[in-house]
Amino acid sequence: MTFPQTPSSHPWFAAALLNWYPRHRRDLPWRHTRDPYAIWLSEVILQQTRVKQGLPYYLNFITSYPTVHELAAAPQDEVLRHWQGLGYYSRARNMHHTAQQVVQEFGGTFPGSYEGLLKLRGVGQYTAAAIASFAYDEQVAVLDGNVYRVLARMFGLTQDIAAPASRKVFQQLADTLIPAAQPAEFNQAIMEFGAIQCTPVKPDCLFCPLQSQCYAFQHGMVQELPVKSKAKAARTRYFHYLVLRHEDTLYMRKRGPKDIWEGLYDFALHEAETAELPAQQVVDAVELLGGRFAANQVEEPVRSLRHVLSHQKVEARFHLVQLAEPLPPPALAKAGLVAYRAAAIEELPKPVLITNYLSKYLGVEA
DNA sequence: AACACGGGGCA
DNA sequence: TGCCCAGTGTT
Repeated sequence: MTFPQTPSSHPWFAAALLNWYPRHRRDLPWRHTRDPYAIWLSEVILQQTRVKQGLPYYLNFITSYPTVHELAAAPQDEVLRHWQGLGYYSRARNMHHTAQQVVQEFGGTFPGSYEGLLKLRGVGQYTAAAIASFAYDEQVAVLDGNVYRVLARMFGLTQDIAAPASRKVFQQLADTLIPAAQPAEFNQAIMEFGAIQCTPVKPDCLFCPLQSQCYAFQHGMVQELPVKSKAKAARTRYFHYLVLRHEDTLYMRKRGPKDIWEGLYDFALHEAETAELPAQQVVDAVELLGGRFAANQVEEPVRSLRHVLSHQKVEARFHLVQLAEPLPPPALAKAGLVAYRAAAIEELPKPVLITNYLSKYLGVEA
């Protein structure tokens, strides 16, 4: 295989993109502002997230928290609740932390440069470059999945984009391509080009203005580029939820660190090696919590839901138990459980798995 | 360098 | 149903 030489500069590339962009760009709300807060908000939401999915979340956040001050002052549960369903919840926790830092340390003003932005929690190289260019016109090239794909195809780069070591090759190329005159427009353009024209699957090469310059198209390698190693297979986990109900209340628990869904609420959980759990174990667990059954047994049928994440498959069973009386407070405290009425449960931030169970089987919405 | 961390779009 | 997407922080 032949490799193209690493270019020192390709002025035609920026020129072509900057010609394409204004005629194809989507009208998105964060493209009407230079406010670093709004841009930061949109970029954090858009990390690992498609515009169509992130847009309603952005509108909700910017309305609920018009400035960094409102976001900083909000309770964490409320922020996570707004984030519910968007996934990668560390983004929301880090965003909240950063809002408080910006208010407390910088008086509500975001750092004014790429290097300063990079120090914020949840702001890495991509997001710092995006904010610095969009808000401050700093000449720093963004490198996101779209940029990787566009550059790999256009310039025939065969490095594995999943390998961290490949980053510098792409970054160096992007750095040579970004024009001093319009860095923000260029960054927007190359990402939008990747999202609309040079898409991951079935790129629109037929009507591509860069077709004649594209290494992949000219060499019949569009399907092969970018090169990307496969992620390892997801493991399966078996969750046995103890859904303890007393009249109108359910007992729920805020999830802790070092696992999925940190900061979100679910039920008392026993993780097992198998999908099945002997009914007696459920009874034992209830009695260990000092619970007294109202009905004589776990409600049948035991409901099951499957939930797929990037690196895990969760097979969850929900063992619903009606209690004759509230659980004793000491046992509650020890198990980290808190009683919530249905109306309060709706307001808690919850994983989609739990939301699905509540709405499907207990008639609790949201 | 490898891994963990969600959820939705699409064929 | 199975494949695709790909920033940041932690280990």
